[in-house]
Amino acid sequence: MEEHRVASELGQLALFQGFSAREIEGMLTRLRFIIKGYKRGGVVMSRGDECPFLMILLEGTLSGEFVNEDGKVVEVDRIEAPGEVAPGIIFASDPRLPVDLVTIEDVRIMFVQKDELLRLLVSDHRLVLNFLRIVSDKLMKITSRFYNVSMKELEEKVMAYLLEIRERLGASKFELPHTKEELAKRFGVTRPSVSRAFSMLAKRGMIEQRGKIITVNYLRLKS
Amino acid sequence: MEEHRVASELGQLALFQGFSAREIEGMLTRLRFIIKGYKRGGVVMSRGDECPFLMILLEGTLSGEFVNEDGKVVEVDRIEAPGEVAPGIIFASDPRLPVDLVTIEDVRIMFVQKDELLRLLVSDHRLVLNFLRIVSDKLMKITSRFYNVSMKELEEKVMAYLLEIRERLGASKFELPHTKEELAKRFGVTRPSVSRAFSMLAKRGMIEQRGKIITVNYLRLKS
DNA sequence: TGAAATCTGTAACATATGTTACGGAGTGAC
DNA sequence: GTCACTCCGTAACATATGTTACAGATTTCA
Repeated sequence: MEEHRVASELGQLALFQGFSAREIEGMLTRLRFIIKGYKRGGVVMSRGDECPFLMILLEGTLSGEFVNEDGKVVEVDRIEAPGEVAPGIIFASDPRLPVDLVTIEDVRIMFVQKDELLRLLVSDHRLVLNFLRIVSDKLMKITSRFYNVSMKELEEKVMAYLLEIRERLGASKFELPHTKEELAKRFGVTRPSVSRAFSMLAKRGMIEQRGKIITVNYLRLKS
Repeated sequence: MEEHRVASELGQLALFQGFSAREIEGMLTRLRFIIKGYKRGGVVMSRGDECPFLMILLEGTLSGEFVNEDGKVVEVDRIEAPGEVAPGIIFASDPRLPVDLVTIEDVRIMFVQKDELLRLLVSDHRLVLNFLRIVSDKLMKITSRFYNVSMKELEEKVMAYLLEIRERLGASKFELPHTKEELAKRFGVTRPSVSRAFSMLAKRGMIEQRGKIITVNYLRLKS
């Protein structure tokens, strides 16, 4: 049963937080949706596209990116399955995608039309509040990205990034989980600039580089 | 009657779109809130402050700003009365203000605690949907600001700004509604850089400056 | 009107990042 | 092994913006 498999993938979804597997399966049975797959390295939708539906990422990783005519790229958001994609668009007054949606890995995406979603949401107050929280959290996350991209110097961004990894792994020595090219995208700068930033940090003794292996010496950022 | 006066100020509020003045007044009678005033040029709340309430701007103008230790400033959002302030925070998982809230003019702000707001929202489905739309629109607006701040060169920002004014006023010759200092904030650059950008645009014939009077010659931006 | 406060244009210089180019290192396919 | 491909470090130079400073213009208000 397709619903059954999808239901098990959706247990972790923020939208269904507080619901039992049985409840989720029941809701999915009554919900109309379609599922599409996309290969890695492609564009699912582009900035400006109408988006009168909710997308739920079932599998894989998506990136929401700004791209301009000069080829400059800034990664605004990264979504890993399972997760709601662009939840803030469907109920906006002008529901157009504000970013390009790019596949980082092969993905499967579930599409739910707005009226279907609405029918689902009003059927249970908890769903509306969950959805409200999802949109709110997305707003907070984007605002935080905005701060990091626009208020920090490149070396600060790199350092903050490295400290976050150290925090998550609980180790000061680790392998870089992204290539420098990916980092350039994330920070909205060019690849040589990222290299330079790493070199400068190393020269000042705040980190050590040996290939992809990084050792973080610095203790804490001022902010 | 205080409710009466407040109700008339709130008729234009997006939260109450679709409601009659009588309905709004009825809801306010049952709603607990307080109202505070702040003088122009001060800080209402700072980035990081807990914010377990909704603020409704009754009068005046607020600016939501990023400010860092070096004194760099970027205006993220500007709210004019009547309007909801920071609607995306109250239902977020970590409800802290992501910006400094600065008064541009004297303001009056209405504070509604989260549980009160919740009580109000669940009393009428239209209110929840309105609120969902408000948060979604805010997300779209902030994302758009993000794009403008991070993806455009300064001269493009200035030109886009001037074209928007021309569009709104329907006239190619107009008085600048902001000082260059305000524009510097909005664009996240320094004041001399804004001056320079205007000079460059003038030198290239795209605009003419005579004091605060600007004439826009350029027809359209590439994007 | 005059004085104070604010805003503005500009210049000289400093700095951060972009651009381009190149050779080398790693990695997987065959 | 070697070929193709991707990733990386680095250098020389270009460009955009920041910094500081100052004098002139404009606005506000007494």
